[in-house]
Amino acid sequence: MVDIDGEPDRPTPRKRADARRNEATLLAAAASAFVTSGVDVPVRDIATRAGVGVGTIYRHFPTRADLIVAVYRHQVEACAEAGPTLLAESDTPHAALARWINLFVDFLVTKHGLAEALQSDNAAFEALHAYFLDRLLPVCAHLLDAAAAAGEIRPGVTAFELLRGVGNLCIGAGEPRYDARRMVELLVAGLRQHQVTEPR
Amino acid sequence: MVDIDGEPDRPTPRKRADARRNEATLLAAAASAFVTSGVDVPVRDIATRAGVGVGTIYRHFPTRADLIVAVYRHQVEACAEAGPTLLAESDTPHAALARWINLFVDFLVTKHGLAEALQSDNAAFEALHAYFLDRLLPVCAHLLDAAAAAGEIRPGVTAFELLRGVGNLCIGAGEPRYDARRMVELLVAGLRQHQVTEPR
DNA sequence: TAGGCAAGTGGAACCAGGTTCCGCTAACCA
DNA sequence: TGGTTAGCGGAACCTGGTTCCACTTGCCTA
Repeated sequence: MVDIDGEPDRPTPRKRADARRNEATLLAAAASAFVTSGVDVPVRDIATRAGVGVGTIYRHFPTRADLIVAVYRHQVEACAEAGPTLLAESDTPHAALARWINLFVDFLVTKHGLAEALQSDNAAFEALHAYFLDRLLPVCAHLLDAAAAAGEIRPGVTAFELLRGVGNLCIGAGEPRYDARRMVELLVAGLRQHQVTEPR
Repeated sequence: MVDIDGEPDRPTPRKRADARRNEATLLAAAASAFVTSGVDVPVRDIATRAGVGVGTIYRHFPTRADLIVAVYRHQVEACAEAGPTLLAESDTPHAALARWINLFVDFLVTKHGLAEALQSDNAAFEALHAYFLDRLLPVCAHLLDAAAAAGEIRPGVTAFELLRGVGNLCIGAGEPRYDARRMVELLVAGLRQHQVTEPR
């Protein structure tokens, strides 16, 4: 494996001090802007909040997706890491899957506009989509495989499909008449094999 | 019931001939543009196709939603009218509901970008959302009530929620790895009561 | 400690798409 | 046939994303 950026090592720590400071400021500004105005908040607003020019944002985060990923990386990682843990702790793989999906849903519904952005076909969000898939797809696939192996779920549903479906259902959470969690619950229930055909 | 626009009656047919012609041209141009470029196609493109100025579009269809509604009105009406028919023809209310939802899904997945527009929180699509709800919510509610009365589905799911959930799941149909129909199937399956608690 | 220089910055300028506005055109009526 | 005015076209404006480059400043070396 090749290191991407050189670790905190001898040969010059790379970025200038002010640049590092700005990056941190920007992350904080973006995070707070996302909370109040959603992930679609205009770039200029974030720049203003951070007290920098728009050029500075683009230098650090060439696309909006990069900024979103940077802001939410920790939480995505935590979700990814929870997968194996849940599988070990839960009574059945299907239960683990259901609990894991709950984590995912919690994450999405609390980030105003994130679910929308994730499914948007806008090219600006390409990298966001890719990152989520990269990180969460294997986890989801693992849980799904385990449940399938246990004969608990109907076959033929892919991890991609499930993630995407769940993501889709989270769009519009916030609307009072729409309970995204309940819809996801229905989806996960539908995933379950109705009658066990052959315990073998 | 009050007529919306005055039928083809005596007292002045209202609009000028060229205006009526333009409206028809615009509808045709928009329909074809929607097919090739999705419902998000730039207003200017539609105007060019129709050979009119953008002002003319706004005169006839003040918001994009008005245009979309006008283009798809027939199909939405057909879907709405199919509800009662299906209920009468199907073996069980749940079967009718499933078939009706299939119609709805067929409609959405064949209209590139429509599902996205429907769920968008963009104010421009307010009227679109409202129209769909207006027309389809009562139909869905009727089917849902019938299924609930037959004890076939789990209680507590509202028609609004179901419509919205199904609409959401249709976002991104077109993506080869995502089968919206299958996801909706799962959702509808999850809606089904697993074991009938009390036949009563 | 000063000087040089490239990394980094700010924000004006540009682009795209939606929306408004108004002078002109041409249907329709008397 | 001429007057009135609905309706038209499209330039202009607005918002928000993106690029670019002259200027600033941190850092390194002499």
